[in-house]
Amino acid sequence: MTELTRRIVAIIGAVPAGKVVSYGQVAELCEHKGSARQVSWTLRTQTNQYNLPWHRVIGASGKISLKNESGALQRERLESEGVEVNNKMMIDLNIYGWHPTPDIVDGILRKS
DNA sequence: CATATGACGTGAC
DNA sequence: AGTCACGCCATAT
Repeated sequence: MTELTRRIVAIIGAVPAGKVVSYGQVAELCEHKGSARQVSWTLRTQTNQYNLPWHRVIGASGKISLKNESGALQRERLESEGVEVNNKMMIDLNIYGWHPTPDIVDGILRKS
C-alpha cells in the first residue's frame, strides 16, 4: 500500500462518531490536497480490511455521495449516531463537521 | 504508453 | 441552490 493510502486509512479511522468529514478534507489532512478521488478509491477498496467508519465521509457540500441502497445505509448509520440527514441527503457541516487541530492530525499520522 | 474511470472539488453563471 | 465544465490523480485496462 502507498503512503497516501496509509494516511487516508489512519485519518478516516480517527473520525469520531457523530462527526463527518469530506473526501477533499481527508486528502488535505493527509497533505495531499487535490487527491479527493483517491480517498473515495481507498474507501471503495480498503474498507473491509481495515474496518473503517466509511459512513462518516461525505461530499464537500455536505451531501452523501452514495446512491440508492448504499446511500440509504450510510444515512441510517449516521442517524444512529446522532447525525441529522435531511430529505435531500444533506448534512449541516457547521454542526457535524470534524475539524481536528494540526497537532491532533500529526498524532494520528505519526501513530499508525 | 494512451485512455478511461471515479463514494471529488471549485469556480462560473 | 443547481448545473456545468474543468481540474485533479492513483489505478485499471
